[in-house]
Amino acid sequence: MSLTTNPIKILLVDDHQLFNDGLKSLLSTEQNLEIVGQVYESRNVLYEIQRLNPQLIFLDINLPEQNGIELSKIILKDFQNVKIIFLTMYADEQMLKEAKKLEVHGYILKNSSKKELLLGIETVMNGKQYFDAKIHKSAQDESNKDDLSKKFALTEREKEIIAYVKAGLDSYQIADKMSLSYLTIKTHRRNIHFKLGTTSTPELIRFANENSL
Amino acid sequence: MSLTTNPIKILLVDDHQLFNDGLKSLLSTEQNLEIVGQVYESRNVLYEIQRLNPQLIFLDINLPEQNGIELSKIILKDFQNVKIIFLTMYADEQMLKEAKKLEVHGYILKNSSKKELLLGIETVMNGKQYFDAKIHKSAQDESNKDDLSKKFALTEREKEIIAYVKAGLDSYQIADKMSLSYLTIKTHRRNIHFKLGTTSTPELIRFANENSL
DNA sequence: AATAAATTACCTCCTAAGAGGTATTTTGTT
DNA sequence: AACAAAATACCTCTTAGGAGGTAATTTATT
Repeated sequence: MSLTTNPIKILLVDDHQLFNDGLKSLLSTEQNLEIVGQVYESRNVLYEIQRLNPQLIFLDINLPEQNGIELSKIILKDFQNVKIIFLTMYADEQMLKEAKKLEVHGYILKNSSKKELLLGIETVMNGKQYFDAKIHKSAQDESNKDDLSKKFALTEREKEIIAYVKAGLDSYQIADKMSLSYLTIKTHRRNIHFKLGTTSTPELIRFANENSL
Repeated sequence: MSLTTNPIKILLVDDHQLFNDGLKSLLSTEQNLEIVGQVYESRNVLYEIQRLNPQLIFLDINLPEQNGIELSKIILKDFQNVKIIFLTMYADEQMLKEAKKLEVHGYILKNSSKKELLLGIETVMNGKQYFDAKIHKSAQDESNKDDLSKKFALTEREKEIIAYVKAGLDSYQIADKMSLSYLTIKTHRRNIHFKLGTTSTPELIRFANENSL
């Protein structure tokens, strides 16, 4: 059957040339796959999709300029018949959540085997979603992080605000960005301090950096 | 000549199986190289070196348990005839400095080409050190940082205070630590803001972090 | 010895942030 | 439908930080 069907046209997107080329080399022995192109810089992705018309894209998340998350939003919107599988080293919940929210077709970790990769391709090309089993495992590892998160029990909103605070914005600017009242931001900040046991913005920033919140 | 000499025996150490296998695949066409082994977990590295007796190790820095830096210390001590080339995504000065301090034989970025990799192998096997050209660029970025420091012309005292601010201390605490008047700290902070073009503590911290001040 | 640079220190004024309390609405879960 | 959790919003009060100006003392550097 695989002899009669056309090979699946795949585009590889990863800024690490050695990984990108190595992956191509690794997949080149597969008869039913064809690497139609390789992209090393995010700015070339959309153009190459249009030019090469791939059916499936392996997309790295951590790209220098425009990251994979941002890119996938555009691709999903503009090229609706193209499947996207994130191929990333990030095994953390945040990324996984993001990916699932985006309704991307797959999420595979770089510490996977070729076999798993092929399984992922097959699954996704059959119209299903594929999320790396190790991520579910690491979803348990997240219980570590969840321990932290649960301990401090930061809500989504609070995490968002912490990000803005780390970026150097004051409460007025944050309120503006989030289209909320300045007073609401103040309340959130107070709650954050309470949860984390911090008493000032510099302390909070330090804490957030040290615990990579 | 390469027909008469034995191929260089190489061990690949990287927890990302896809990268590791891809790299093997990529190098498998080279007649004068032989991938004698692949290690995915840092705890197996020393045993595999002993067992396989490689001449050259490609070592990832960012390994889960024991990282590449730690590992290389042991390897350099216990297997003095083995060459080590870091193969990493980190292009920052800190890592480079670390590597140079360790007197490791090479440092190549993952966003390199096969050609560069082969050049690195050749250079190192000829007894020289090889540091990725792209890192020298980032080494120039260091001079940017020096430029930055000069541009912003921060004095010793100012840098000290920035460190305390980053640590989350307020001006009173800093004054106490430095045995100075609170008012003096305020003056220094004002001067720092003036020099860096910042207007608030969070901004300052962000700036300092981004420019590793 | 003279000059520049760095460090120390104080004053006033204004505003953002922290501390404390309260309350409504929205969202999610059983 | 009922309840808990999260998000939104306001009030008052106090204090630390930022903006402006000024100046004495110490340390380099010529």
